[in-house]
Amino acid sequence: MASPASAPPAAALDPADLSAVRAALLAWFGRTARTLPWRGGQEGARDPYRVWVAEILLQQTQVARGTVYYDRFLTAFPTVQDLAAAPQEAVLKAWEGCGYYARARNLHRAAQQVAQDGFPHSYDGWLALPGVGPYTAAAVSSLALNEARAVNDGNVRRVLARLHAEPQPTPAWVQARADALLDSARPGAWNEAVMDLGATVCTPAAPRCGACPLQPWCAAFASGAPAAYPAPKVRAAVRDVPVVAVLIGTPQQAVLERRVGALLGGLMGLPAEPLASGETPQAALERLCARLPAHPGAFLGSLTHVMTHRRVTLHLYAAQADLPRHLVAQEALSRLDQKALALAAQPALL
DNA sequence: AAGTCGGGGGG
DNA sequence: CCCCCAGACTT
Repeated sequence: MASPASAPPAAALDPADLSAVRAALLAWFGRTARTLPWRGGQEGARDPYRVWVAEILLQQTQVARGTVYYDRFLTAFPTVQDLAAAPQEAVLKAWEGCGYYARARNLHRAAQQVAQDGFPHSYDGWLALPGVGPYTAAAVSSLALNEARAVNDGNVRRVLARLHAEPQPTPAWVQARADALLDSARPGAWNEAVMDLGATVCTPAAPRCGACPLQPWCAAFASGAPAAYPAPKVRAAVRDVPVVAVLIGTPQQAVLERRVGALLGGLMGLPAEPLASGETPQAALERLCARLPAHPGAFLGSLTHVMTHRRVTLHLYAAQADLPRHLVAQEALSRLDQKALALAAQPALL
């Protein structure tokens, strides 16, 4: 007798399985594909600018949040020429609040390159642009150029780790499996299908295996504990970082400094200094005011802000100085500085 | 290979 | 509280 309807899943995917998996996932995608603002145009021939901006914006950013910033960014810069011609402050203002601001700085630089030389016409050409890595180059070249490149992102990693019940999928392992499974006739649709599956069905916690088109081939489902794959990553501990900052002026019109370096680089913010080891906030305030220079004033309040790898405790003071003020609403600020300004704007209860 | 870089969603 | 998210770059 042939295998029963509830046939046990194969331990590994043979060529026949690969073909069946492709057909099952693409059929599912044909029924359930999400409607997203960068998914206009013909399959495999999408607008490269719109796809590119979306892929940068969606790096380490969930789609539901990314769409908000996407609409704002595309309204500000409808074409790559508009983006290339803009000053960096305008680009960061359009990116304000979205995080990982190096993405915006690199996208801006790359746009100036593309405005000169035209859009790349291959995976390798895209990969050469600042801010474009293997994932983004594969996504844009498959979606806009119909090039057979398999994306490797968090969704793909999780879907493939479960399909093969691999608890420790290395990047190379994931890429090899993704390359083997890619439907090279429809690379754009295939890549979007895997990512849609990972985002809506094969979710990190509580996957909806009952709705999954790949369930018959999924070794993690067969194991009875699909959410155990892949094993959680070890993460760096969160450090506590105490900081003092000063408000000179008003929350609407204040002295601001441009941040330099990797952390919030290019954004504006209240003048601030980290506390040295064992230093009191008052001592750090004196150092900060000596640097500006300014006269220290009253304590306004404290707040905390978490940034993945650090937990910032900011102590805010008033200060007085004859220094140029900025219209705060016109500048690009981090969430941390927005919180500090909101604290200063509150009446002095609490 | 390991660190660093924001901010928010969802269990 | 925890983990994760349409990753890329630096060291």
